[in-house]
Amino acid sequence: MALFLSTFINRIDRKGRVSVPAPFRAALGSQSFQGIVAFPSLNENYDAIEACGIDRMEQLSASVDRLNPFSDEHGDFANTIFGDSVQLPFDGEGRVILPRHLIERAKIAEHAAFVGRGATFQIWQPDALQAFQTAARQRAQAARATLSLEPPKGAGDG
Amino acid sequence: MALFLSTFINRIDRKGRVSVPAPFRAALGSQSFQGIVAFPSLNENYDAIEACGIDRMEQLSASVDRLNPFSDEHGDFANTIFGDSVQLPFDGEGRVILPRHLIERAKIAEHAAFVGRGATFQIWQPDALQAFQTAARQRAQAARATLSLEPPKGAGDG
DNA sequence: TTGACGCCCATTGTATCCCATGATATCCCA
DNA sequence: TGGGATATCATGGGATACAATGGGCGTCAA
Repeated sequence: MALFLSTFINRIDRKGRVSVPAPFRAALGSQSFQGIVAFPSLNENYDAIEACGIDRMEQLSASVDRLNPFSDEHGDFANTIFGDSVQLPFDGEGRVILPRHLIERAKIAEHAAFVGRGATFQIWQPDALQAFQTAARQRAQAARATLSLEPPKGAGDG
Repeated sequence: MALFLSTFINRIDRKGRVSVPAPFRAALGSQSFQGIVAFPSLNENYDAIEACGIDRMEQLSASVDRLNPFSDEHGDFANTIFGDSVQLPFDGEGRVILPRHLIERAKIAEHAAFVGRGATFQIWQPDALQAFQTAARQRAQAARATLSLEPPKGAGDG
């Protein structure tokens, strides 16, 4: 599974292209689809773009498929997750074109900030990201005492 | 298995032809039948057209077959799903002709919206789709906390 | 005969490919 | 360990291919 770490700020050129950070491309490895999948965040507190590789979407599809395919629950999730997502292929230089509706929703202009989140990553308007990170850090500090990390699994599984 | 992502709005010409989005055609790959299968949605809350590749119908057939072949349930599913579905072959440019009864049921006029739903996709009248997507997104957000999607399997599969 | 459908070709806008450049980071060797 | 050579990365722009769309025409069937 891919592991996305760190934050990168890249420029969007006038054709709408942005370089996906090289470490992120490396993390995606040689998946069936060479590119990323992007969709608006389900979190109502901010308007970032969520992104991951195609293999994650395939897992998600398999999971959703296990619900009754004709149920409302299935429908809502299928439409929201898959209908609002886009496949963005890499060009030869590892760039993608972010579609207009995602750009506008995230209020992105000249620069885009790529934030690693482990198995996925997000794309933000850089100032909005900084503000969010500051607030998130404060909340994390306040909650520090109450947090408990999951104990490590048996040493074998890697 | 095919993976249908994103939403595309295409025009219906006066011969009744619509382009199936190129990514969807790619997702269908080289199946035994070059085209799509369409049938009216079973959901009573809206009037979209459900669609998929022929292999999905074969899978569905196998699923339905596992029900008692002489039960009412089997009969109802078989009649509804398979009886009301149509095979729509691609023309040389990847277009299909949506039959009149499906068009009318979905209230489609000039434009048709193709929404990916993972293993399947739907065809909507664009405004109706937008309204539904907004509502579905709100329901999905509300259910987000309570929903337990299958967590991704370990690193082994990929 | 007439309408519908399949097959073919033309057009247009967009995005993809390909090459070039500068800056930074990495490597190699003394 | 320091400094120059080299590779990698982000970025920019022109040429090209492809997707969506529109229309013509022949064939088949009612």
